[in-house]
Amino acid sequence: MSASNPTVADVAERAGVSFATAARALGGYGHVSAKARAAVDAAAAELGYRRNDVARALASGSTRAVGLVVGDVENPFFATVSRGVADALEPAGYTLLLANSDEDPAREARAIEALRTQVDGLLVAPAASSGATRTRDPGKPLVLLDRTVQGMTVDSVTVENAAGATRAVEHLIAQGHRRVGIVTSGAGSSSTAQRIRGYRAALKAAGIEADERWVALNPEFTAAGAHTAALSMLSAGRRTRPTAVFTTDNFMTHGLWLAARELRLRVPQDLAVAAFDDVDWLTLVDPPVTAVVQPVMELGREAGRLLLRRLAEPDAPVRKIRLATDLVVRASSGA
Amino acid sequence: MSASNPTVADVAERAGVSFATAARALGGYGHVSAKARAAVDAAAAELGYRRNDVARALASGSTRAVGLVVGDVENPFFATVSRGVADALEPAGYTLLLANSDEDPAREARAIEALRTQVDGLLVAPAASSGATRTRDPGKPLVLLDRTVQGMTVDSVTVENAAGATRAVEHLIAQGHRRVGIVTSGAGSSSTAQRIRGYRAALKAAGIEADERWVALNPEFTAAGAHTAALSMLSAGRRTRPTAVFTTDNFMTHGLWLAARELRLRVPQDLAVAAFDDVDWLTLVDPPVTAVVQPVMELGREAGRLLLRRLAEPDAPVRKIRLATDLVVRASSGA
DNA sequence: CTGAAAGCGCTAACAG
DNA sequence: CTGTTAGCGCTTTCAG
Repeated sequence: MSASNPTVADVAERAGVSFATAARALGGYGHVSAKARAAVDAAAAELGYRRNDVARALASGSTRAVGLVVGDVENPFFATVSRGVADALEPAGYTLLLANSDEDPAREARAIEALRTQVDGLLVAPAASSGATRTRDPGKPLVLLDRTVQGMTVDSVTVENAAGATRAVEHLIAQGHRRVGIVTSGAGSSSTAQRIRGYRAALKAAGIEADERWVALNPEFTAAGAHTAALSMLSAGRRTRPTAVFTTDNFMTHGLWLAARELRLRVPQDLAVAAFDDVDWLTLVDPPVTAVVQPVMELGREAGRLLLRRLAEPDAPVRKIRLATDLVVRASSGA
Repeated sequence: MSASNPTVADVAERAGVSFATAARALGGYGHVSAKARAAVDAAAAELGYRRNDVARALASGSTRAVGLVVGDVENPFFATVSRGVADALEPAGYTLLLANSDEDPAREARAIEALRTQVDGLLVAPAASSGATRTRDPGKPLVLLDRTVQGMTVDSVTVENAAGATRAVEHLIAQGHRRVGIVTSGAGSSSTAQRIRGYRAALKAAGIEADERWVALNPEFTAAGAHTAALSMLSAGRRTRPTAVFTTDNFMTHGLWLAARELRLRVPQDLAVAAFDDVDWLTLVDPPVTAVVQPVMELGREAGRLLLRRLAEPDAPVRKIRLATDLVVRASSGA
């Protein structure tokens, strides 16, 4: 840390060229003769010049950074999504700013507010799909990720939640189950709401009347909450409790697994299981768990690409991409 | 989007005060009379003024953001660390910029270079502990996280890797095992190197001569690589292959688990297992896995706090915090 | 307590 | 191809 960092002016002086020429060579824009460029490069190297991105952002109006607001990076789903987003953005020279909303609309709003001027665009997985606190327009290009918001017509990338859920539940029904339960978080997010809808649709299509005692609802996205809710649902009498269960995300699956073990229910004999969202451990446990797999990495990449395109063409028509899911049948569902 | 965002000048005009007064009220610094403040606040609200953080950063020399460079956010360890860092920084008004190095020193260098001017300080989990490509000084406050770098005297937060590893291996030996193997990634990172050292120390203390056939080394931090390496190590004859294995991180544990199942080795009867780094699924599999648990969230929080302190007192003495680990014995080790 | 004015380091016209 | 010169929107002296 000798004197503070050299600036374009310092480099220009040392290279014996004008400020503008040095700026152009350093910034990589406009025309510069090979000779001048060489002189500038040499001077920059000697001085250890490193561009100040903050100044560049202020002058150019572009920060070359994008913000990502997720519910919780600790959720393996969002961890993989972030990775996908980073993969799409990095080659284009963008930096990723990350924030957690903790699935709380108020925190989400604060995160967006804090990021908005520091980025060229935002990617957000909205915590709530409707209501007074729903995601506000940050006044910059915005891409909704994994979930949508009622009444917002913006670019989005989601998966076929309802169809995936329906398929999983149909599969359970096809194994002979009638009392098919569900372990789910609150329906605040659009994706969870759709998965619940898909579950109900499958029951209805099979002529099964839904029973509220088959739904284990826990307000949060936590395994602990799911554990408790599942425990109470499965503690009902042998004759009434579900013989098969569908879970709406990996935390719910975790909680259910804990509950089933605690109650000494054998899977799939006493309880068949099918989960939404495939995570590593589903193939590590015994028996391995049947799951609706989502193209998670691709979801992140696609969202990143969508934002990149929007940044390039602000007036392009709104695109809503929906990715297909797949059902991977494993032993837990008894097939 | 009507006209572009209102600036301090717009607010000042509307409020009928000078530019400087409006700037002070809006920026929250200097003295402003209650009356002037009220006028400014009202004008700001009417106009929908939102501060431009980029301009503020350029003028003030502080971005109120910090960068975090991790090996891979998809690693649950780093996901939790990020969460801890965010928890420590957010209350102080800092934003988190995240980058993955993919455990590659060259990418790490690029990430640091890309972030350096956009942040007030950096937190990095260095990919390499030594060598030509080792972490360079970004010229800003830097805190090393989880791992250290030879010859760099900077703030750092790590865990007791060697001691934790030794304790796990001693535990395995105490169950009567002599041929204790290890599944590990390359020793590029200081933490892995220390865990390997801890393993060797335990063998030595027990008077066991280390055998290279007991080490399954895979270059990368991936479960797939660990799987292959573990498979080959465990495929040796009954008489020579390890009867117990220690894994150096959660990806290694994952790979080993896959290999053991594939070879139909019963745990702990045919193979006792003790892992470094406790992750969710270790208690979901059968049998649950004995593990060295690290205070991961605390590691992130502590690192965040350390950076905050350094930012406040640039000349404070260098602090190296080392957090204790704990061994949680479960069924996989046969105790 | 308030006002005027000088930058922060860079990009981007605009002339030459 | 090169140089000059305004700003970007804010913080921060320095006077008043």
